[in-house]
Amino acid sequence: MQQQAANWDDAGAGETGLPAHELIYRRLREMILFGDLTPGQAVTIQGLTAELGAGMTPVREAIRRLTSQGALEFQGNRRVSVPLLKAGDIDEMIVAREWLDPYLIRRAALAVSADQADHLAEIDTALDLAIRRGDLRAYLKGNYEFHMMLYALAASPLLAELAEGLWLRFGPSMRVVCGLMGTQNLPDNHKAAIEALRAADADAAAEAIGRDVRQGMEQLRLSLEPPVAAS
Amino acid sequence: MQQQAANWDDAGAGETGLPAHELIYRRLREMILFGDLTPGQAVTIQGLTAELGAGMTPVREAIRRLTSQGALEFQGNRRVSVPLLKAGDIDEMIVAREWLDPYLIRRAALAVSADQADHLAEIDTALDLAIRRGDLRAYLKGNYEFHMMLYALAASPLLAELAEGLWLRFGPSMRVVCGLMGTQNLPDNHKAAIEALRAADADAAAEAIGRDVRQGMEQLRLSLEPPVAAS
DNA sequence: ACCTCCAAAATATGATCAAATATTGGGAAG
DNA sequence: CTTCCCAATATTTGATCATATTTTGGAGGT
Repeated sequence: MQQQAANWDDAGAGETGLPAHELIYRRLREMILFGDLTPGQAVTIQGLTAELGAGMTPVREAIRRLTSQGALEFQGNRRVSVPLLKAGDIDEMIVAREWLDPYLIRRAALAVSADQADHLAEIDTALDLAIRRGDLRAYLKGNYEFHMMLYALAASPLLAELAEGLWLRFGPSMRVVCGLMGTQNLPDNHKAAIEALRAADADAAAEAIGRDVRQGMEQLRLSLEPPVAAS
Repeated sequence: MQQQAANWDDAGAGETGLPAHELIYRRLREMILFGDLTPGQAVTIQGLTAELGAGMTPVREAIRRLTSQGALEFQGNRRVSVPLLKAGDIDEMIVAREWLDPYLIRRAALAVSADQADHLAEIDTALDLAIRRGDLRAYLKGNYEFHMMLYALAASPLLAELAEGLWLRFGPSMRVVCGLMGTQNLPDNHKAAIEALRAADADAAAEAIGRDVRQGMEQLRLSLEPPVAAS
């Protein structure tokens, strides 16, 4: 897990002005969203301080934030780990996303500008490219970006936040699934969604995004179901 | 899997075994839920360490958790405060709760036992008493407890968590509203909900809780709308 | 009204203590 | 003589604190 390139302390190159705990948080968040951490993996404070080259207080705070969002799990005895999803968890996520995502895109459909639709299309093109390249991480990032932009367009910060929070929960598993299934036969409902947005057709947009959610989540569930088979 | 029975040895009277940051978190959470903190109020780390007699690290972690849940707000420059709700925020909460609460009580209606319904009725009775006494805090706690039990009965931990999270956001404002309006004319849809649960009538239960949500939230919104009036 | 300086508050570190897990060594049973 | 289990110990990891450093917001002077 050693990747840790730059020590950002010197030289004033990447000075962001953001506090360390915020940076650590964002970094950890990405690691979770895009599958650098695998489901079930233990997350230790001291391990992260070493790996990320930070003090323990910022790491600690980042971990607290993520646990309170369900991205990490308090494993009883003071240990923290990446949650292992059960079928029931996926079911609940499906219910939540099947309601939230269409609701949000309906609102987006009423407000979206041509420029914004173009930007969505750009993201989606990059996403297709990532699929063709077989670049899993780029695919995950692109897909995330696409949906986050949809959420943002809805101008419903609270509901968007709820929807975003769900991605943190299935991020690690999603990586595993796509790793197994490959990125080949990912149907694209994105194009249909973009067209619907361009036409300001809320129903069609909701329909397209509903399919997208259902297919993605269903794929997730199937990959977790088969704990049968062997004795 | 060593469950390691306790020698929780010596030294302590009210030892709970929970880490300080957890205790602080719960305490702060209650302060927010039941209106000990008012909307807009600044929350300082050092203020809390003094007030709660704790070190800063645990306080810090508790604050991070609460901000990531929307119970506190990161006021730009390192300051944290209790959020001031705007009308739009309330609108979103209404949308969210009008979907979540009925969904959850429908599930509860399928699973609730007679004993559990009795317990709900007990909570509701205590709640009525608090209203008659004009005990605002007891009312808020009772109402919270009632709804949390409904959420728990639904056996949908994830969705219940989302619903619970919303209470943290409107807790402080709710206190203000009830302080203004008084606790007198609070219609009770709770009794209707309990009866519907007893009859395993999901539709009626959803209807009752929908009314409850709508009335409560609407009251909230009305109290925040009137920033007009004066010229 | 603007600028300087100061106090208060937040950030971040490392040390220290406590708890939990991993390890290993001895003894009893086969 | 080997194997397995238990207990004592070692090591890893988490929790908390005291402290140093940096930033912010405002007071007071020009």
